[in-house]
Amino acid sequence: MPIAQAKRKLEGRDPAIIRMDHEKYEVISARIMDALENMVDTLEPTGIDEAFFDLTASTTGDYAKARERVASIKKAIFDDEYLTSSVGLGRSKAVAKLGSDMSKPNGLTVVLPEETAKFLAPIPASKLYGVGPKTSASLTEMGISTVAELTMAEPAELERRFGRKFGGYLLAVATGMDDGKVTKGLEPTQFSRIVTLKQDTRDPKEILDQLSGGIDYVHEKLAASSRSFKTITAIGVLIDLSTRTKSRSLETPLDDPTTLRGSILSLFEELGKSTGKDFRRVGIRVSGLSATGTQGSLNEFLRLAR
DNA sequence: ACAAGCGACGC
DNA sequence: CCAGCTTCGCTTGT
Repeated sequence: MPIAQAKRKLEGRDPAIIRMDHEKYEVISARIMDALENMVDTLEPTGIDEAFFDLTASTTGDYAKARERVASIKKAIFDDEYLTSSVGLGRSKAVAKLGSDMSKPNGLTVVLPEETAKFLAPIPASKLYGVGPKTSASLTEMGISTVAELTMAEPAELERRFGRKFGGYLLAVATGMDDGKVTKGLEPTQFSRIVTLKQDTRDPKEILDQLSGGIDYVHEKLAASSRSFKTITAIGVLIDLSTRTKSRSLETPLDDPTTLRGSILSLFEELGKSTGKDFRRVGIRVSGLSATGTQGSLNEFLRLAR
């Protein structure tokens, strides 16, 4: 069972990533995302102007068909919104991503499955999806700079340095065998706002004052999406840019701004004490979001039931 | 299973 | 390029 499924994944999927060359304009982006949803099998937005999508089923894994489909998608976006897009088509998310990077602006790069190894070999490992500055530095220490070199690394050493999961991912992604599926986009799970203080401080009153607009913003986001939060977090960024947080979970989700202000004030009192240093930037985050409507009627029900 | 805290990555 | 925002994973503790 795992084998059959893995094989299907390995041979069958053509995720592609699309990137619009003109950013901004959330509204336009949302409109395009909506349109895209009807043109692909699965759409996974990964940012305001990017999304992975899968065409495996509707093209029966045929890359020629997939290329035509992508071309028509690019044309639709251009016709509707006068925006160009850059797309990579390949056998894994990471390959598709690299292809789209390479194709911009307004391009389409197709990496056939049998070309994958040759395509990946000379690329710097630092360009791989999921490999950032920290991982790059570690790889450099190991004498690894290209993807080809990464494929030849000792699996045991990768696992030792990066852990079983991420080490395994690195090896997989280097061979184009990363098998992360394209999944449907999810609802947001948190909202946050961070501001830079006029002067470094740990004084809760001063922080609340300067963060006030941020609290309003978060509350507006909650209201706009009819959501309540279960957890509220005070975020403090120190001068060295390290982050300290203090969070509190409620028994019942709330969305009321007064609670928000009161909680954030006491959280910053605690955070300032435990940290013992001034903050350069401060923020608020709400998470554990749930639909306010549903929760409200549940509360109503419980109240009436009594 | 959930809560809390931290860090890395990507956009 | 940076700042700000989001998501995810790891770790520890209950």
